[in-house]
Amino acid sequence: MDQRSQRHLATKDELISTAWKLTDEKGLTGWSLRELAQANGIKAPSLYVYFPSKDHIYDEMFARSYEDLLEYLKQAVLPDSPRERLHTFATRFFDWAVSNPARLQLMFWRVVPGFEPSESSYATSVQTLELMKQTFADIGITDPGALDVWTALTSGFISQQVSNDPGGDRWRKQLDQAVDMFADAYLKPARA
Amino acid sequence: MDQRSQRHLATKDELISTAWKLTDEKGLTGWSLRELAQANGIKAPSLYVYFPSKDHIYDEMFARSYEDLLEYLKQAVLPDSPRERLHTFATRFFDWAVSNPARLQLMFWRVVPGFEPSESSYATSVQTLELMKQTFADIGITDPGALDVWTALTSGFISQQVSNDPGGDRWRKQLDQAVDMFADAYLKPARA
DNA sequence: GTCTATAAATGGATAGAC
DNA sequence: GTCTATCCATTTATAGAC
Repeated sequence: MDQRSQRHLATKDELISTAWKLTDEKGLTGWSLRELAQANGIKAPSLYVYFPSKDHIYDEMFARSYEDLLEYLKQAVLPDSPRERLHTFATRFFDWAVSNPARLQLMFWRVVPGFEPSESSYATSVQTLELMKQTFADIGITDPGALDVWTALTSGFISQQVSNDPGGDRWRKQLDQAVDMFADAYLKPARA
Repeated sequence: MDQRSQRHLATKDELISTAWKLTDEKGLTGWSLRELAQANGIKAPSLYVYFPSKDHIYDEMFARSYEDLLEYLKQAVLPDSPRERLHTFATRFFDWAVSNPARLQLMFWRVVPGFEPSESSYATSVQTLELMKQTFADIGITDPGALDVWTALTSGFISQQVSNDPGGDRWRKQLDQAVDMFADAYLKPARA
């Protein structure tokens, strides 16, 4: 890759990073292209060198979020015990998620009017769910219902934490106990 | 109350009702005052006879949502058995919530940029949580942590249902089992 | 209470010079 | 790649006639 392309991608990265900063401060739909440009020291029309529309910026944020999560989950060192694996998995997902609440709105809710992820971005999101499924299969949980209970439980904890105790640990403190509750109910063979 | 005031309130009701219809179709921030007015056969400026600003419309929607939930929960016929009470409470909340997904965004998430509920609206929301607390105290659950796990669990089920299987029953089907899981863990004295 | 007209601001996006 | 200038649509909200 030549220098020009590299600089181009670097600027793109900076723009996305700035977009996240603005999103943190003012919400996912609370910033304009003018603001995004200004925060990067350029003017709004210059953005169109990097993104063909605002929705394409959202799409890039969407795709990178799932890539980031996928990478983060893959890096987890999973213990041997199924129960401990659940704890590790839950904690890791929780910590990652609450570190950027607006990201959740983009990834899991339909909060931006009119925005639909592109096909390739959607594929990335599916890949992440596949990893979760596999992780569960590895510890003997293949019932799809159990997986649904798991996603509801973990995402519920996350959304309660970010919306009712932002920056705190009120739900974080209950997480281990909740994971044990789940393990007791769905990890039938292996009671500690 | 004279006829004029009655008509005034009736129109207000219609406007709020239309606002919910538009919200269902286009999202909480996806409609404009022009559209709201047009859908009611009037012009945008006439709205200001009923609401001093758009945020006041959101505030009214917010307050009425909590009033509605409070009323709905109060009407529940609660069985004697603590475990059955949990089932009733969860099911009722779930069914109420999924019937209007956007309402959840307004009530439980901070999705509308700049909108903050007024003091009186906020008070209504607190009242609802108090009822929940009391309901739990009645069946012997006074540990605040247990209540937090409960809200995370139920709200998690709801948000998964509306965002990943809208109109379906994928999480609804798992709800009873999840409530039993919770009961097993937190209703210690009363095992069925 | 409802309207027309319009203010005042902001939005995303484009044209074309440099 | 970045700019100025601008388009064009849209927004919330107000003024003032009826």
